[in-house]
Amino acid sequence: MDISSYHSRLLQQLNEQRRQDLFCDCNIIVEGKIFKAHRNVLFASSGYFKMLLSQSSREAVQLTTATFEVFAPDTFKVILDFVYSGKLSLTGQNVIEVMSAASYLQMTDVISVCKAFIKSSLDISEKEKDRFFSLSDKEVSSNGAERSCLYGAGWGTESSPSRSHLASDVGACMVGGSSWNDYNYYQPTQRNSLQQGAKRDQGQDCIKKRVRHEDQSESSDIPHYKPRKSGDGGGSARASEPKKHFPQSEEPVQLDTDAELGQAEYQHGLGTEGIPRSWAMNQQQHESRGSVFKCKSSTADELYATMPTILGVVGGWSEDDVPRMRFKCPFCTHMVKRKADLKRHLRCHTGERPYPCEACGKRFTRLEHLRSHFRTIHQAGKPVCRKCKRHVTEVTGQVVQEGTRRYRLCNECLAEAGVDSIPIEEEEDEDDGPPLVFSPEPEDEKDSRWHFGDEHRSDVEMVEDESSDLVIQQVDDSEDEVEEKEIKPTVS
DNA sequence: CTGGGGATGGGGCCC
DNA sequence: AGGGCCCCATCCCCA
Repeated sequence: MDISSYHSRLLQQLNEQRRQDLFCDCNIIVEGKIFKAHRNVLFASSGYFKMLLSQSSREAVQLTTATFEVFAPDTFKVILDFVYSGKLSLTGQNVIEVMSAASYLQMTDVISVCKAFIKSSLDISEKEKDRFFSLSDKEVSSNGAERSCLYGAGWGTESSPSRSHLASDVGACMVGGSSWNDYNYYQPTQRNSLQQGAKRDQGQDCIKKRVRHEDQSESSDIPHYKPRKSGDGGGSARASEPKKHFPQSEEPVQLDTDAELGQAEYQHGLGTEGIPRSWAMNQQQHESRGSVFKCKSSTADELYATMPTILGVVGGWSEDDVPRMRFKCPFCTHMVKRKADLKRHLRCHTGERPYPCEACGKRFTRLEHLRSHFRTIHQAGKPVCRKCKRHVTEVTGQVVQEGTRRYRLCNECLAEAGVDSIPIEEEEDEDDGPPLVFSPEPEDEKDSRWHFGDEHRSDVEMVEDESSDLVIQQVDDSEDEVEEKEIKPTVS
């Protein structure tokens, strides 16, 4: 026997319990304001809380507290009211922030409603646009259903979207949605193994960290939000995270929702939900379905350029009543204060490494890392003996070259190594040694060439050890300074 | 096996 | 907004 009003009455009861603080076992502190709720309800409503509480539930039955600084209390109140009533109080003023918060909390239902709200607000212009672009849409879309998911989701029960409605929405958007799910699903290691020709690329810390996270269950799972010394401002980003950490959203999370599509959305919802379909479709154009990590075909610049403004989320209010904007990464939970930092951060998701070291082939995400690498590896930039760690100068030590690697050894260590007997003779250096000077540029841009030192011929004296590829060089330290200048990129 | 140190990558933030 | 610096976490190699 099915009593249709049972569910709503049950929810009413729970809401009443919440209002009366009955059986509330979870405190949510939003910028100092405390909201009481039931873990069960939060768990069932939000992918975020699901992950959060999955971890804490093993620990104890005591009160759970989560703290947020990334959205305002009023915003959370709207969401919490929705959780307990199915009714979302949206206004033109709060819809953006509610949607951002919902994205953070991985609440697909709320996001869907927000999208519809925004859509309805723009309905007139949308209709105009639809009419205008109808022809090209047909050309782009593989089928009509896909197109309808972009603009055509109906909202019969706008104030109380049901799960079935959500499912239909998601289902209609399956193409775009699955694209994003795939996008986020593949483990970064996969995409990197595909992108990088190198057998083992050391430069995937971001990826390695995430893989590592899967094996870690403690609260320090998120190294990105590392503690900073007080006063440097670094703590603010950490404050934006709840005090109870949870696995990064990129990791597959076991959920038990009954709707597979809904599950997919929840699993990776944090990265997908704040993204308008149009953006998702934009990404899809770069991607083909398959086992290749989709992100690899897009650069951080492209992603950044197409990034919707919704990614700017309010992180509370400053003392001057000015909203503090933060920018949430669409692929993980990371939030940054500056868009430029987000752009930089995106590279760790795209796997893009635009700065190759042409001496050894290693690639870097940042020019500064390439420079650092070049200085330490290929320029013997550190004036310390590699063996005894003592400070060396051009007088007290020499630069030793081993393949493409250069390092310094003091005269004593050189003698110990038995290479002091090697006659040091002047050599022309046009036919030997790795390049010392280069102008690294992102690939696919204009001339990216290392200069093999015609005009920058170094006053290096090289002696090859015939027993190995060891080469001893007497390097004038001032040369490094010259190289420092040359190392400056010509990247526009 | 383990600890130390180098190399690397990522975030915050200043210029 | 980009470049660059600083700091820190992590990984890896080696003694």
